[in-house]
Amino acid sequence: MRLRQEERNMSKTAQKPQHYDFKAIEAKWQQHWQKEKSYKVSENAEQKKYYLLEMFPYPSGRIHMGHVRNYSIGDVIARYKRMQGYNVLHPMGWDAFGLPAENAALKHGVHPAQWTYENISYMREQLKAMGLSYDWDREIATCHPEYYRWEQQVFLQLLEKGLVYRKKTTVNWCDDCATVLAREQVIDGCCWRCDQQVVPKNMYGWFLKITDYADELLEDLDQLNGWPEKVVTMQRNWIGKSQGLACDFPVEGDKEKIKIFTTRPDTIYGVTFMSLAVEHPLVDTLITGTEHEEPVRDFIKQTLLDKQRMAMDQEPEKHGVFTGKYCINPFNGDRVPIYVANFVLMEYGTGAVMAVPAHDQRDFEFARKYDLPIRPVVQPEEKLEGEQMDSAWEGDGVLADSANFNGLPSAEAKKAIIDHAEKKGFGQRHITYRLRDWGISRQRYWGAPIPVIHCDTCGAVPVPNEQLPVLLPGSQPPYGSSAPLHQQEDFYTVTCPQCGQDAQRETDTMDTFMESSWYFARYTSPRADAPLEKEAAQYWLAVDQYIGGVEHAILHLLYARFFTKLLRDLGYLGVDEPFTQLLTQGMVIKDGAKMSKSKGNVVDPHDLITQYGADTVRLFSLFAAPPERDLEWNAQGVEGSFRFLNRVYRLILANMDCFVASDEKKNNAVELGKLSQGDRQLHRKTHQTIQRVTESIETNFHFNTAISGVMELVNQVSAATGEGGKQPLDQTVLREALQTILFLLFPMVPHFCQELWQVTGHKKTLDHQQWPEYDTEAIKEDELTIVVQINGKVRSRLQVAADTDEEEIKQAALDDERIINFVDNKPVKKIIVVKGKLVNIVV
RNA sequence: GCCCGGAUGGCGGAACUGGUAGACGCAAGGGACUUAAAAUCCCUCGGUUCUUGUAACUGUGCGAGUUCGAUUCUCGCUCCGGGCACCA
Repeated sequence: MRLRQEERNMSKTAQKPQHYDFKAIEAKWQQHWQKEKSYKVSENAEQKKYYLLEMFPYPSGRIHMGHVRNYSIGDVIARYKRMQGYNVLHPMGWDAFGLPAENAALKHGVHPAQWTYENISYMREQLKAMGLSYDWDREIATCHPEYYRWEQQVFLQLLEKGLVYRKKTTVNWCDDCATVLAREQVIDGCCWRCDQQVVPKNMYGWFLKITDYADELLEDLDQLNGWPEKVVTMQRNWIGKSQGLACDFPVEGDKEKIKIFTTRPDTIYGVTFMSLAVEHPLVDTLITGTEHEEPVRDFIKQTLLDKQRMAMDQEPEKHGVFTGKYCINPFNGDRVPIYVANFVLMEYGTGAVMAVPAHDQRDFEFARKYDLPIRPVVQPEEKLEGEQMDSAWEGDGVLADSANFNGLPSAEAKKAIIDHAEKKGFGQRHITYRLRDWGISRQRYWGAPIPVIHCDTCGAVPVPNEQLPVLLPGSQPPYGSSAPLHQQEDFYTVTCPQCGQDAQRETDTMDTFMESSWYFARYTSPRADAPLEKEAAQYWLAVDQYIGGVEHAILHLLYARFFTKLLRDLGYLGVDEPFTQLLTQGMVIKDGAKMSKSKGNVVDPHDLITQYGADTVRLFSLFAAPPERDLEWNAQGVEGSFRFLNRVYRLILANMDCFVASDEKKNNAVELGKLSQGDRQLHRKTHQTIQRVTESIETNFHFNTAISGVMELVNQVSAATGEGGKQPLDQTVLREALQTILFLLFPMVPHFCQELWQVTGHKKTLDHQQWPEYDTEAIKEDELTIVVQINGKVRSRLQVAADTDEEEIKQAALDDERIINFVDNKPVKKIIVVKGKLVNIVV
């Protein structure tokens, strides 16, 4: 392989170039686009807008294949929509806060800012080298004070509205990153970033009340028809709404009550014990000073240890211990023994579960283990007997042994039982979510400072607006400037804005997901002297098409939806949902595995662009697979795409005459009736290709089939103009075909097509051309192939004129020599004729 | 365990609403051009069988079913990928 390349390079210098000069062409047009600011846009009420956005990158140093794919897909859509006359907003920027910058600072002694901005400059050039049609005037970097100061302002507004609060809780702590993680950032018990095991830790932190929006976030999922079902489902499950009964079980001989939540109030007469989480606050008072104290404490200690040690993917065996106390089932007055159990979660519901072993599998296992009664109260068709059951019945049924509720079906019983509890005052209708409030405090340096000052007398005081932004220290990199903020005395030593006494600045920074939660809105007015300019936001939002990896299905996309609603309620924007249409693209893989340094299978886009040019790389990444699927990188396939472009290049140059010979204005003034057979065929293929490409893009962005369509057209033009010596083609038809090829390919390989467009004598750029439309008359075939089947098997094919009627086709099929042979005088039972397609003869 | 996807030639992938399976590309083989190579162009290319044909049979993960006809619809499996997971 290597040898072959060297050989080619040698011969290249010796003889005339064997490929088009992509280097010169791409540089030329990139400069042109930059100089002309070809893709700069502004609000224009006259024109329909289209906001296209790809997820912005983290400036890690260089772009990778995932970026190439993501941005190639986006650019095709942007350019396509532009040709259709839309005012297209297509911005780019940098998700620039984050841990790698801090690590680099420690390792190389550069300030994170310097490291980040250098990476940005380099990667910006790489993106430009791909010929992506961004409005670079709108570029933003989230680490820039002009970005994060507005985030700080929004934070303070949310604080004022009571949507931000501080609390001490058990947080997920990653030792390696030395920071707190949100629940969503913990994957299988490990840090999403470094894979280190997460440990619980008690500390203060700032939280955003996303749970206040849980219902809306859930309900508005129904609006998201343009999102993959999969992502919607993932979000729905993540929010995890359940409805049921919240109910108090008084502790026997005590004034304490145990609060429980259940989605199955219909089973409440089947309660035979109560399970508490080991962390439940009541446990202490229940056991202190009793004979059960010691065993229970031992159990709790052991369970907490196990929890930490246990691999998260394994379900530990159910254990528990009796507390010696009883509570009372308020419905029937039963004495219910209280246990502490290892499978009850403090984080969900109330940390206490009414146990109904007959109708809950976990309770069932627990009951069998500790010999507790099993009392079925919801009877399916086949009657259950407690002693004989070998698993819980979790389905619906009819109530039994449930006092006044006997005979009611589950669904009705649920309502009736809740009503009863509400009337009697020991319980009420209740909704619980799996979703937790979003902890946004990070103990990091390279993030947006949380704009709060802690004062001994005034408490947590917001930084006054006129003092924003709270800047990160060390815009020049002095020694040690990359240390977290709590190690930087001159940063945190301040006076209280309210009372003027000595106070301390908050040293936590915000989770970087904060920045990516609203950047799409900031793009609409990136230099505004406010978080957003309302008119601009009004005009451009929502994002019409958003493109990115499915790995952000929960984290980023949920937070962005949440922020949209926050900004709406603060009066900045007028939409409920940020992204109308979502495309989640697959990964780029090599040899069946994700590209990674450790696997040594990384392909660097930079090398490829140097070797083949950006257009080839773009073309291949669009051609090799439909966008939503994983893309297997194949070096030989890239070669194939390169060959194709060269073929088109030669084809156009070889047929330059038709551009001169035919009048541009008369372009499509082709009279179908007057065309020769060959001209008619090419004309038809041209229009069929327009239809195919347009529909591929419109329905599902399947550029792979769009490209193969154009390839077919190229093949047909080659065959018609080649040395095969076909009759000379009508110059207008030929010109139309070649022009169509350039139009259809332009969004995918823009430099290439633009160059040829100019070479063939056009002054206006392709950016300003209309996307072609197909002529419904021209695409009609005048001859069709009809398949003739006998008992569903293809036995012959007929060529017939398109307007042949069914009777004639049927007769022709029966008269066909091969068919006569096959039918062999057997009685014909039935003949099915499908118009324009086939005849099936059943014998 | 539960919920989503997916499985088609040597490979990436096509196939509208149930109607010609394998478009397009890659790889492979053969040929033309060339002193030679590169580049380019042409031909062949799912499998099996033979009587080498406009041939027969077979073939879309496996097994049933519906239908004149199933890659496509239904049911039951297998494998692969992704998500969630003691959620009361």
